[in-house]
Amino acid sequence: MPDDAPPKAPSRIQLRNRRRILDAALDVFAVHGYRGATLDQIAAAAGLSQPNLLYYFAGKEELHVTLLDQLDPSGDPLEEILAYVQRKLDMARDLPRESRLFANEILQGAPRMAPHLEADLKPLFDEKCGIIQSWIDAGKLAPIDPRHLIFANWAATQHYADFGAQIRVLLDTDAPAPGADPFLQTLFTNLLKPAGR
Amino acid sequence: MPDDAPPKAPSRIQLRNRRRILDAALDVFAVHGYRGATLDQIAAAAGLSQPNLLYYFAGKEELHVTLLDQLDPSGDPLEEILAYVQRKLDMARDLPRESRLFANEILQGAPRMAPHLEADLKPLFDEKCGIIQSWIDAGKLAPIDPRHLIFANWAATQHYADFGAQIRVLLDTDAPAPGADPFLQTLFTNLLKPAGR
DNA sequence: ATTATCTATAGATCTATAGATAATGC
DNA sequence: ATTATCTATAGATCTATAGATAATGC
Repeated sequence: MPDDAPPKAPSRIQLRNRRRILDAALDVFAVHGYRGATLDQIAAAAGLSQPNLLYYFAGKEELHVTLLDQLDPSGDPLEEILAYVQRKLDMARDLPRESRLFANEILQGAPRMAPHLEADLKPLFDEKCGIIQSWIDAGKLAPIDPRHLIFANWAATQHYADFGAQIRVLLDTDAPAPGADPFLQTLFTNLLKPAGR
Repeated sequence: MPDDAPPKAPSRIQLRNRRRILDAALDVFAVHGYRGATLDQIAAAAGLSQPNLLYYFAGKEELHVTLLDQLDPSGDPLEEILAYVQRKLDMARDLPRESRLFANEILQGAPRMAPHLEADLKPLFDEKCGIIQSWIDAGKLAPIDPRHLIFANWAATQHYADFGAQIRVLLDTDAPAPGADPFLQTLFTNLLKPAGR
């Protein structure tokens, strides 16, 4: 049994093109998801023809798997991976599909909703910021950036909806992720205490 | 100028089928995104043939727009909409594409990563929970569920990466979302204080 | 009569392969 | 010689339309 085919080292071009392709694929998959991404898009972004791309990777599936494998949770920079998750709360628990639809839209850069956001959400956001700031000025609240407080609140709400799949694995349950209400109450209650006491 | 075509009330079948179709579309778009979803999938989920679906909606685009319009941020249950967002931090700020790729995978129910999560991430998660619990037992930390503390941390990290598009609109800036480090430091510092003081 | 559904299919797009041609490295 | 790229295209899938047929509501 000869150990035929000593695994030749990849050429410089191999290395460069594979890297370029993976980089382009990351761009495209990240925006459009697996099924929405096309090999043409990826090849163009990598500066190659589509058949030439397939000279380096056997197919779309292999490209995607290669990228996901690089996100190995047991990999070296642990925090790099542990940082990949989110939430759900009241409404998010009851409307997970709406939450995901929205998340998908935002992941794509909000191509259709940006005007909507600007026109409708922005004023509400600014108003809320003002209210929170007035609480801070009155000493009722620790002095933190109101904008990021709101983002943190939203994030907490969204997380459990969008990342239900991951949370169910981590909590060892088939049931929908339990509401995190008690936790979040504690979280924001603590946060609301002025720094002094 | 006769006001021709008095807008006849939609039939019972119209109402039922349009509702079914939108419900099915919500399912499919939420999982696969706009480009990844197919009219066949949606029609099948709605219990109709694909051409019949197109009898009720002019095309894929119209279906999607109809759903997004229902997410009107100026709509009635304000919280229902305000709850639709998330975050970014250190690594997420520097690796937004990886973050989105992961988010897309999780949004689809982690079809390829679930085993990975179970085998690699779960043990780390359990270990971290144990450490946090020991802090609580030692009175160094407010008594909150360690699992949800970790989720909140992850959510904070992820949010700014995945929802950059929305955050940029709300913060009125073209630059990438500014790191929320100062805010999150305050957040978790406050959280770490035992309830007593 | 009007509304709803079906069959059939055109045309576009997408993945993947075959086979020829060009570039590179001994 | 080996490696890399190109042209051409088969076959699958997907959106959308045309036109016939069936079901429904006066």
